[in-house]
Amino acid sequence: MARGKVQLKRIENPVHRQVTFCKRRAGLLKKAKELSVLCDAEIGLFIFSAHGKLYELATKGTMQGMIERYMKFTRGAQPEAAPEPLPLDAKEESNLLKQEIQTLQKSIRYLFGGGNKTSTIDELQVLEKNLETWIYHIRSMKTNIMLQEIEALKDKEGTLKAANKYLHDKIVENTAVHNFAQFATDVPYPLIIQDGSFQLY
Amino acid sequence: MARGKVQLKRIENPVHRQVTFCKRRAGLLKKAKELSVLCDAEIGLFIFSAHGKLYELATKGTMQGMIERYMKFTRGAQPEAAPEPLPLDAKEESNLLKQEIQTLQKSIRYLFGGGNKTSTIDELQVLEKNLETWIYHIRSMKTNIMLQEIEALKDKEGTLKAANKYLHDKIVENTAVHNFAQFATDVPYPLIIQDGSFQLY
DNA sequence: AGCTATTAATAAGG
DNA sequence: TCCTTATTAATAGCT
Repeated sequence: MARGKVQLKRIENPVHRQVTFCKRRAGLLKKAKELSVLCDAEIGLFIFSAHGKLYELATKGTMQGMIERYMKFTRGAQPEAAPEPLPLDAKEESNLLKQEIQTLQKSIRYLFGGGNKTSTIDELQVLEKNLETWIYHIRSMKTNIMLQEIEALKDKEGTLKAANKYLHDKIVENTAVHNFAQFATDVPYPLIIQDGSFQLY
Repeated sequence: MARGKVQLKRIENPVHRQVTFCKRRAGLLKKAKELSVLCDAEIGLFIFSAHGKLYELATKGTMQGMIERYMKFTRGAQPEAAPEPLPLDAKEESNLLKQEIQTLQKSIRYLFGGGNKTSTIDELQVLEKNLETWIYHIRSMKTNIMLQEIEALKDKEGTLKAANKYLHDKIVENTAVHNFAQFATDVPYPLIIQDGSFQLY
């Protein structure tokens, strides 16, 4: 908007970019305030500069409060069609966790809203118990996944062992013909893998 | 910016206000996008209209993600000189928990939305760690509250002991005069409470 | 929702 | 970073 049109792409000159950032940031914040006042809207705006500095504006209360309102709003309207790809086990667990989260949020909201000392301690007791339940679920989920991976690895191991045996036999066979016994027996690592078991912890 | 200057105050005419809201909202979102592109900034912007409708823009990832970044940032720079006894402590803890819940929800959303086995196990690891952190917070919160209650009870104990001693003396005094020694000595419970100490666990 | 006359924002330069 | 100025961009008031 002045002395030359501007392209809608990143300004490469760092000085130029910084100057423009200052100016436009001020402009944006001003516009946001104006919109809020003129039209009776509530606006939350935060800007992270390329170097990580934060600039913010909340036209009503604190940014915290505005974010809470935003969260509440978006939380209310989340039907979300569930995609199938995930194994059912994990999906089931996820649903359980979602449900538990709702419980936690409810508790938190209660805590936040107030409540006397007695009920606060009760709430904490419930929270603690719920968290322990979640950890239990997560751990069993983790264990299941690990067990599955172990099974898969064992399968792989079997396949590799068979392949190795085949290769080994092949070498012995060739050795018999070409007299290269040294090659097959002097390698420092056994070509046939010994049976082993996985230890989880 | 056109056919007449505008006053920086709420537009009273509802139609006019609504039209201006539409126009300026579009302008603000455009400006935000431009700033983000031109100057390599990351912007989160949400607008609640007077009637509660939400308009938003996140120039990188989701608004959820941007809010999390904002939270992390503001969490880092919070000196907060308020060692108030209970209310603030609980509030602070609640905020922390809320934040953590957002992290959890994000993880859950991820889990729910899909992801291969490997990243799922990583997510679970993070969840487990977070849950343990929460339990830690909750336990320390609980302990603090219990300690406070114990202090309060000890105070109360002192007061009661003093009162009891006063009453006991009074009775002994009356007994000397009216010869009611039996009344004062035959009650099955000691009127003067012995010193005791509270054991937490 | 379009159309302009105007005002506001701002790019370039000091 | 702040000022000035030439230009462009946004938009108020209408239709």
